[in-house]
Amino acid sequence: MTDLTIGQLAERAGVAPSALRFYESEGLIESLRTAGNQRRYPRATLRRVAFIRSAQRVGLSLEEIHDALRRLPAGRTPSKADWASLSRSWRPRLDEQIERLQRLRDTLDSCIGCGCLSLRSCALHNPGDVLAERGPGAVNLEPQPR
Amino acid sequence: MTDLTIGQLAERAGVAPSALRFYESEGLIESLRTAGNQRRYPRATLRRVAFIRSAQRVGLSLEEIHDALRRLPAGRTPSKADWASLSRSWRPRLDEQIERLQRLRDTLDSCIGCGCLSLRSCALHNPGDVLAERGPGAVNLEPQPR
DNA sequence: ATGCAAGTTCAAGTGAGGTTGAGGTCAAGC
DNA sequence: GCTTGACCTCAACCTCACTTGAACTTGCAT
Repeated sequence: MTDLTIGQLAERAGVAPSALRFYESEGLIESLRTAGNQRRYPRATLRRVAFIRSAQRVGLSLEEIHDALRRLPAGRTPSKADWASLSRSWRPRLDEQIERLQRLRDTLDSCIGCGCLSLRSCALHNPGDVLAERGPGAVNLEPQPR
Repeated sequence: MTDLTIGQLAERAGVAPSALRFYESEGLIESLRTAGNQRRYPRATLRRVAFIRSAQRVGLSLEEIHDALRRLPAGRTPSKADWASLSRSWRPRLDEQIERLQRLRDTLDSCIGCGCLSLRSCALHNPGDVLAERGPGAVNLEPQPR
């Protein structure tokens, strides 16, 4: 009775029940079953789902999230060591994403002063004049690994 | 001759030509046409596309990006004032996204010490014990406006 | 014991963000 | 002037992340 039904988990996690079934089908979460085949979730799943949603909303794919979550134990409640492992492995990825955002914000900010996003060169944005707009070569704010 | 063909823009921006056509169909970018109906892009478009890609990769939708870009002039090269306007209007959104990421990262970090993502309460994560896991109420890291 | 909201599976549908292919045109080099 | 690669449109298709609907079952409340 400490366990949650799919409806309860859905409401408290702020996602639709169908999404939870989908996450389960994708191996992101697991459920216990009652005698009558209904899903029951230990409370730890609430954290897990919150984690999934947070990660999603900052641009990480379910696949990436799935890979990270594989570091948490399937059956038992995660231990300190489990979370430490997850945190360690994700830190660079999260830092990278934060840096991208800051770069985007700061580029925008610094360009207010010089209009460099529309001009040919900008000392702030393009210190070495390597990407002068007339020459060949890239103007990417960053490489595009898509 | 200062203008780029779709292939050139695609290469320098690191996106497929089909993506550029798609962006145009969605009103994110514009093109001039040659007598023979081929697209030609002023250099400023390179910046615009770089901007679109950067924003996308940190979890912003094309619709959000589209709304932001409406602040930039369609025809002429954006002025300082144009970028300032865009930057001003986007700053809160970008800051919000940065904060989400930091919250995710820091939650992970701080939970290494106490295992709070699996335990019943955690002073760091849940200062007021408002969301004690047994009670009713949400455990969301943040509200879910999806 | 019965009603009914909440649960089940499985297949199909949706919307975002593109890619692919067919069938045809354009333009730069030989 | 002809070839060849880059370009055009349009329709169909694709992946990701779900949602919806049909047909059926569970389980709490009276």
